Formats: sequence, C-alpha cells, structure tokens
Amino acid sequence: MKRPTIADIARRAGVSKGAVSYALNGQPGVSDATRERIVAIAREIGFNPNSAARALSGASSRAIGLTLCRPARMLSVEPFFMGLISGFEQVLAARSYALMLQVVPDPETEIEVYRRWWGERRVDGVLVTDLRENDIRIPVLDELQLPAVVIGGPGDTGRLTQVRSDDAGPIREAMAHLIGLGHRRIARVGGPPEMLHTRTRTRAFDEACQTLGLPEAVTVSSDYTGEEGSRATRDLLARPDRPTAIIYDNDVMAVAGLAVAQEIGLSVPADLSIVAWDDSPLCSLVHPPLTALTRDVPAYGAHAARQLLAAIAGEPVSDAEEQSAHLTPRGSTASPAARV
Amino acid sequence: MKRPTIADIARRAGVSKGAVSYALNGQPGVSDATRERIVAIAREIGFNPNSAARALSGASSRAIGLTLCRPARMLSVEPFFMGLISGFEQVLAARSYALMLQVVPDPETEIEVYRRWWGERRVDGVLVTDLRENDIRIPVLDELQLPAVVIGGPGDTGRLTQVRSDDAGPIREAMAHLIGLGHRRIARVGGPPEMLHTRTRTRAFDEACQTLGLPEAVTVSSDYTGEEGSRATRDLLARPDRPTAIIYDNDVMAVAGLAVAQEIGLSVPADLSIVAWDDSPLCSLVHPPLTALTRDVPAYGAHAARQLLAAIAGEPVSDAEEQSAHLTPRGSTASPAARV
DNA sequence: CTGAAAGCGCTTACAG
DNA sequence: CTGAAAGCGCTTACAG
Repeated sequence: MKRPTIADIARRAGVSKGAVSYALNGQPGVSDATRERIVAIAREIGFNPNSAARALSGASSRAIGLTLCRPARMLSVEPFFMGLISGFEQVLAARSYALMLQVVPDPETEIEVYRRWWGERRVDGVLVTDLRENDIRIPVLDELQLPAVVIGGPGDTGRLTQVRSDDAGPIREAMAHLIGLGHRRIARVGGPPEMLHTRTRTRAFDEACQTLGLPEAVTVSSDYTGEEGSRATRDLLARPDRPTAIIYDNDVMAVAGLAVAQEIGLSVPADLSIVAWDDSPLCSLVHPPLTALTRDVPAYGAHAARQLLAAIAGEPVSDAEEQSAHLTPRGSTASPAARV
Repeated sequence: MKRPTIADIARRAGVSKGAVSYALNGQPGVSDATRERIVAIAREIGFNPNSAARALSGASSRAIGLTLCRPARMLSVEPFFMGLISGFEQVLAARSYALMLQVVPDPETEIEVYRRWWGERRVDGVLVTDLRENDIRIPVLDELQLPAVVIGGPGDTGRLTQVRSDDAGPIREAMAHLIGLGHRRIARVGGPPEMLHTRTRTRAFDEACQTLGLPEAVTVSSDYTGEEGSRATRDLLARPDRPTAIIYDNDVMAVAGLAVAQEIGLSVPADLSIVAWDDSPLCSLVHPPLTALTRDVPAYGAHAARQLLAAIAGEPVSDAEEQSAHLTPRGSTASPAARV
C-alpha cells in the first residue's frame, strides 16, 4: 500500500503542495473553500503527514522523551511510573505527540541518551524524574538547550521548569495521624538517600519527631524494592525498642513490611501500624488495606506534560506546585496495643 | 548549541558528504584510511545522524511501536508489561532502536494508532500483545504491511510472526501439584475471556479436571484487576462447595484473593491454597509468599523484539515458541485441612 | 576509490 | 489568495 503524500492531495485538489500544507496546518494563505476541499480529500484518503519530512523541514519531531532509570526488577512492580505514563499520555495523545521511552541503568547512561536524542532530533523535549542533589543531568540539558520539565523538587534545576510536589506536608500529616492514635515510637523506611525528595521527607520526619518530642527519629534507607523493604522492616522490628508504627516511602515496601509483620506473628494494626506513601491499587489489594498518602499520579504526569508542551511551544512557563498528597486512613493504622 | 551534520564532518575531513555517509554506515566506497579519519572526527564532535533526515531518505525510522491497551488503573499495577518492556529495551537499546509507546483504551483506537504510525512512517514495526479470537488488528496490520510480531498465541495471525507461549502445559502442572497435595475442589479465576490465551488456559483447565475426574471445572472470569479478583474470590468462597484451591490468571488477582481469604478468616494455605500465574516480585512480597507459575518475562520480550528486528531487516522469520512457565512452589499451597 | 547530484516529503519565505 | 522554489540532512544510484 502506497502512503499518500501532500503531492497526491495537491494533484487531486488542483492546487500546489504549499497550499495543501497551509490548509492542513491551519495557516493563513488559502481560502476557506480551498481549505475545506483539501481537508476533505486528506481525510478521505487517510492522509498522515510523514513525520520525518515534517521534522526535517524545521518543524518539531512531535515526540517527547522519557527515560526510566531503574533496574528491571524494580521497575516491574513500581506502580508509580505507569501512573505517570498514563498521565503523560492523556495530554500527549490528545495533541498527537508521541512518547519515546528508554530504560537506562544509571544517570550517566541517561545523559548519553539525552545527547543522542538531541543529536538525532528525536524528541522536542524530555520529562525528567528522580531529581538528585547536584544532579549531573541538569547542566547537560541546560547546555543542549533541550526543553525539559523536572518532575519533583524543589531543587536546583537551573533554567529548567519543575513541577514540584510537597514532600514535607504529607509526612507531617501522617505523623499527626499516628500521634493522634497514641503512637510514640514511629520509624520510617525511606527511599534512596541520593534522591532529593527522600532528603526532604527525611528532614520533615526528623523535624516532626523533634517538634512532637518523640524519642528519636529513626529512618532506615532502602531502595523502593520489596526485598529491601522487608530487610528494613526486619531490622526495625528486631530492635529492643521496636516501633509501633512505620511510615514507608512507597507502596511496594509497605506491602513487604506488612508481610514481614505477619510472618513474625505481629498483628497489623494492633501490634504495628503501617502508612504507605503513594497510594496505588496495591494498597487496597492486601489485608488489612493500607493507610496511605494519596495523590493523583496521572494528574501529576499530565500537568508535567502540559508544562513541557508549553515550553516547547516557546510559551513562558514557570515552576508549578502539584497538589499535596493527603492521608487516606484504612485498616493498617490503629492505636497501639498496650505493651509491657 | 548547533548540531553537527555530515556536511561539517565532510568539510573537516576534506571529502564529500557521500563519503561521510558511506564511512559512517559501514558501506563500501571509501578507503579504510578515509573511513577511520571520518569516524574519528564524527566521534570527536559527537555526531549523531538526524533521525528525520535518515528516515526521509528511505532508510528506516529506527523506532518500533508498542501500544498498551489497558485502562490506567489496570496498567499501573500489572507488572507484566513493565517486564516485557524491559526485555524489549535490552534488544532495542543495543541496536539503538527507539521504543514508541502509546496507551489506548480499546482495539479500535489501537488500529487507528497503527494507521497513523504507518502513515507518518513513525515506526518500522510494532509489537502486538493480547491476541484475541478473530482479532481485528491482524487484517489491518496485514493490509498496511507493517512488520509486526505477535506476542502470544498460538492463534490466527495471518502472515504475522508470533512468539508463542505455552498456556496449557503450566495449567496442567499447577493442577498436578494441587492434586498431588490432595485437593479435589479446584477453581480458577481467569483473565478476560475475549483474549486467546485465556481461552487456551480455560480449555486446558477443563480438560485437566475431566481427565483427573474432578467434580466440575469452575472458572470465574475476571479482568486482571485486584477489584475483580476480590469479587471473583468472594464469589467462589461463598459457594456451598467452596474450593480448597484457586488458580489465578495473574499475580495481581492472586494477591487480592489472598487478602479476601485472610479477611474472611480463612488461613492460607491450610484452608485455601493459591497459585498465581506469572510470578513477579509481587508474589514474594506477601505473606505467605505465593506459589506461582514462573516465566522469564523480560526474556520473552527480548525474543519478540529480536524477531521483529529480523523481520524489519527482511530476514525470514518463523513462529517461535517461548519456554514454558514452570511451577515455583511457595507457602501458599499445601494439603487441604480436614473438613467436616 | 571518490565526487556531484538527485530525491525523500514536508514547511516556509518569496513572488505574483 | 495562490504558485513555484528553496531547503531541511541524510542516502544512494550514477559518473568519473
């Protein structure tokens, strides 16, 4: 099957290729009657502009890039990215932008991918996740002048726009919830310490503990995987002063924590209360369902995608703050049982 | 920053643009000395060929397409796709092929996306999942002559290559395992009935029940989500002759089933044994860990991607069969407790 | 072995 | 309002 081109349309409409281009792109330069005729023909023969030709003649590639910097085993269970991707797609598909995906093992490779995409003119811009302190990706994107939106922060992103999420408030809300139930020994299983949002959360947690006069703020670092979530939970529960409540930095680790508690014979929530950050269907899937910090991840992704498209279009975009996560109480939190 | 082109390289090397193209693409037509000089310059200035120009001049777009036909809430928790994507990427990244992703709500939209990608020359081929009976996507891909590999089957895929997985054998293996433990009332929570692999599994399940002389083969249809997995489990456990073992068509529903059992006070595995098809980290995350039908999903994806690239290159490709899933016994299966 | 040139299918100034 | 033409950056026959 031969793909139709604007030349075919021009021939059938009896106009020049330029006129077809103007008509199809909503540019001035053709009469309404001609435009309608051209559009009708294009629709009739199922015309789609060759994206390569379009990109080559100075227009955009109409594609945006996303790298996923996680090992496969981590990626497969983490619902967060799929939620984000759904959100991107809502916005991109509506404007017929394509999404290019690449899985990378580390930030260095991620940078190489950005350089290649830029050199190949593959994408008009990129969406960046997992901001780190002194993030090496920022200066590179800046140098390439590749439009980019950072999902996360606040942090130092140079001239790049960021769509921030509040990482401190929800921690305080979770703490207030647990304190209100009577907990005093509250621990936390955190995400990778090199990520900026992990640091923000840790700081908020430490401050909340201090403000509330709690004994000490114990955060065990982890990496978002179930294995590490289990290990961290075992570690915490083996301590002489074991916590009566644990806050987890993602849902996967929280589910793993629940399993560890059940395994060693602790009842949730009577012996241990559990709060998960990022509510996904996973949290409602287990028994008891997990109290979680809920946010609309697809909406977050959609927001970031809109910002990026605006930046690509050359519109002025400023940093934005996404709506805070809020606590959704479920069966995994309750007053601590009396202890000897 | 200005992107370097072959003209820049040609100027610096003192040769024509054609020579640069031949040198960089490993074509004959330049001397070894010239080639080396050109390659060195390209590397030095960080040259990447403009993908649009390349695609426009007859070469391929060096991108392949994947549609994800699931509502967002389903997508986010299903580890299968991320596993598949990891596998694709292993192969694609090594040959610097890009992966284009689009989330679609239904097969009709999926077809539209294929037509658009084809018209735009966006992709050199596509990877197709979730084969159905009389699948409407097959004739369209055939008509467009868009290279495609179907992941799944066996089924009618016309001239399209398929990478099959064995959907019957593992069901029989799971049944044998449960029968060996002493179960007689075994039920199944199946995937969407319109999908071909669901039908194959249902048939295998029915036959196994008959062969083994089990009372009846009860399959409750579901849609891979936790909600539906819960509902199906509640339904099964409320029956007068409630099953002592349930086989689930995916891991998410199995986890949900475990939670339902715990919620209504049944002990797993004493009162109810659970087997999950598709072993993901999720299965080892819960307590007790789930006995599962394990297969290497990333390897499956990598295999399909290799087949597709071969097909795109015009090499003869034939249908292939992926290695069968095998049973990994864990804590969720045991002999049924004595019942009154 | 190398160079000059056509062409892929669009977009976009530039004339009429 | 419309047409003819240049140009984007490659690839690839076609001459030398």
